Amino acid sequence: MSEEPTLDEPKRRPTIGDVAKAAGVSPSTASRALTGQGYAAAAVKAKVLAAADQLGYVPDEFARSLKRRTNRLVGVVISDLRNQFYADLAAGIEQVLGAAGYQMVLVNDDGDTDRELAGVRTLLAMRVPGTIVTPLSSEAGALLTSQGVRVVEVDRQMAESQCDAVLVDSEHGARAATGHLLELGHRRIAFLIDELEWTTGVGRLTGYREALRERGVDYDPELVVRVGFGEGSAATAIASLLEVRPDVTAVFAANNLMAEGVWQEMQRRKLRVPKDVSLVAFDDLPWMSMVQPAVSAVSQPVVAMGAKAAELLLARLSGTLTGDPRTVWLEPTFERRGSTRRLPG
Amino acid sequence: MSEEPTLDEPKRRPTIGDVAKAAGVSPSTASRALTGQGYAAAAVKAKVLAAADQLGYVPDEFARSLKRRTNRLVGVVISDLRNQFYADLAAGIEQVLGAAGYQMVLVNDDGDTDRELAGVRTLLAMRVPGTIVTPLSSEAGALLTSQGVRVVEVDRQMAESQCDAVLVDSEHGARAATGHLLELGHRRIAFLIDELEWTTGVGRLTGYREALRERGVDYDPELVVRVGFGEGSAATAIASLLEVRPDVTAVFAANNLMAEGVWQEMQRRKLRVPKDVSLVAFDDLPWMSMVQPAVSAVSQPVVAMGAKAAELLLARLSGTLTGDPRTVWLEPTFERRGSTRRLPG
DNA sequence: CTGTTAGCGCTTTCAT
DNA sequence: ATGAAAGCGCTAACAG
Repeated sequence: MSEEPTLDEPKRRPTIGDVAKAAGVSPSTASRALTGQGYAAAAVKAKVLAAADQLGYVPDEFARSLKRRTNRLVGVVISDLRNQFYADLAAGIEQVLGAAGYQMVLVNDDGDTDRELAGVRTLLAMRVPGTIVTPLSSEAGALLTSQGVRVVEVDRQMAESQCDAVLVDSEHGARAATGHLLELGHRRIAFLIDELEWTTGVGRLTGYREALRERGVDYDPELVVRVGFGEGSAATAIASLLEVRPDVTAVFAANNLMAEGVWQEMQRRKLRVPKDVSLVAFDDLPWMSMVQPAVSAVSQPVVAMGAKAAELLLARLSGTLTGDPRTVWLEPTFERRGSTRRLPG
Repeated sequence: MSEEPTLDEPKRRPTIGDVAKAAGVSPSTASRALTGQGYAAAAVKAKVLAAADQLGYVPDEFARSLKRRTNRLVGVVISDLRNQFYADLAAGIEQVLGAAGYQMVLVNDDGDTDRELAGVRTLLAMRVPGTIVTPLSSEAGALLTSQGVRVVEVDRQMAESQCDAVLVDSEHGARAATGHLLELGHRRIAFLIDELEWTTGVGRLTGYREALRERGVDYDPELVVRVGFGEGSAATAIASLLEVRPDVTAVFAANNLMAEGVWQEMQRRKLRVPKDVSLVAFDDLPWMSMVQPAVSAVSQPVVAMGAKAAELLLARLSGTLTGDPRTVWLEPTFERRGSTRRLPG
């Protein structure tokens, strides 16, 4: 019979006791040598390290966390990794966390509050000292803070939550985009929005309305279309709106998913952008500058937002930052591209 | 003084002992009631559950894992969340894992073997029973298996690794794409590849060469361009190649990143696709069907690949699947779109 | 059906 | 500078 380990046999991993024995010292000395905490003679330390290396010893983080009553895990709750927005956010977070020796634990909530709560429960069970969340409900954050877990909200903020947050100035971005359309002479601008429960939705709508008000253009509620979350919802929504309101000359899609839907629908209907209808998006994605014409969009510093959130959290965890909750605002920039044109006449 | 918890005070979380006390039973009984393992009178169970709920008790996974000597964590090692390919992969994995009550622990290696090893060490420390990796080196996988951790490789396979794998038939996909170009009359087809160390790179190149051979077209090594990993590398590479070899009529970019680079460079040089040069990509992304003309591409079932890998791993962990390593092959499909045209004459 | 006991692997006083 | 002992929170034997 071969000595090759088969795929099916389990394996007892070396403990600090094994290392200690191999080095001829006590477990406590081995611990001190390994962690660098406390005294350990240089010679002993070397011997322990060698033994550990030889045995392929990797300390059990669970046992360590149990003893130390803390760990270097950070929970991250997002909605959908397949949406590049969230993926970029996670990437930004991971980058900062990793550099600080923290490990990210990603939880997907799929936009579902039940799953969000379940995810939070998982993180609680893992005793993460801190979390970064794109909140769906206020319960999740409340539960976390009630258990003493640090929370930083990113992208959007739940009204009740008394925690740090890193946000993009949606209102400003939406006002810039809408203002741009208005300056080009557009007056009937459709606004597609998928939610009005979060600060993002509200902020974007507010920015839209403010731009109208600034230019003395009447707000027409019929032009504000509430879009569902499913794939194709935006396409359907814009299709029906154009049916009823063929006088619409421009569309403002309040996120990248809806922008994609609208863009697809335009292609399908052989509507020319920007000749037949102008288009602007909130949240810039690579494809928007690759299509013809490129889509004008409000660009958010997504990776930076994630990074900033991680920094804030780390500062809280280390005690560098104390006191009242901080809200960090990041400014989006409006990228004018080819999808908008001046209305003739 | 207010009783509101401030942001800065720590918090002692309730233990199973607290729950037991509140319910007037012993910790072991509380444990049995909570986990459902072992006997517990209905009335007692209810009382314990109520107490736990009331205290907001969440079992400590670390303590539990320490005792049970196993846990429901799965480590996932990928290169770059910002690349939609990896994000989709992670999403597919997460979906299956989550449904089975497992938690994914994501580790980013940024394409760096040192970081890969560090990540593996982290996973080892977390005592994950299984991992899913897009391998960079064979050491990482070897270390994992040597410690008795189950490994499933996705996307690519390290030669030495004796572990399960879920792969896409690169060779077949590349042959289809190249064959398509050949049938359109192209003879001088540039092939852009970023690595030849992995099965993906080798497979794609092999497919390219096989297609040439099948049609009796000579293989011209000069047309195979080794591209760096950095942003813009592909653009530079194709630019220099076209300088030397203006006779190239088609380009095959072996992944989505390089396809994007080439596409950008075409725009910059005002080269018409497919009039001046035809383009095909390996790994289909949404933007490829949105640009004009849409890019013909070999489409990989990325999410399914992640899901399948997770299923395989779960089967191993549960003991449903035993015995020799399995390799699951997934078939890519070639999507013909507008970026290729028949060569006149 | 329930409580007592022991111990998972580690770190940390506290003596020495 | 080192070791012995205790204990983090939990569960699994084992008695009862």
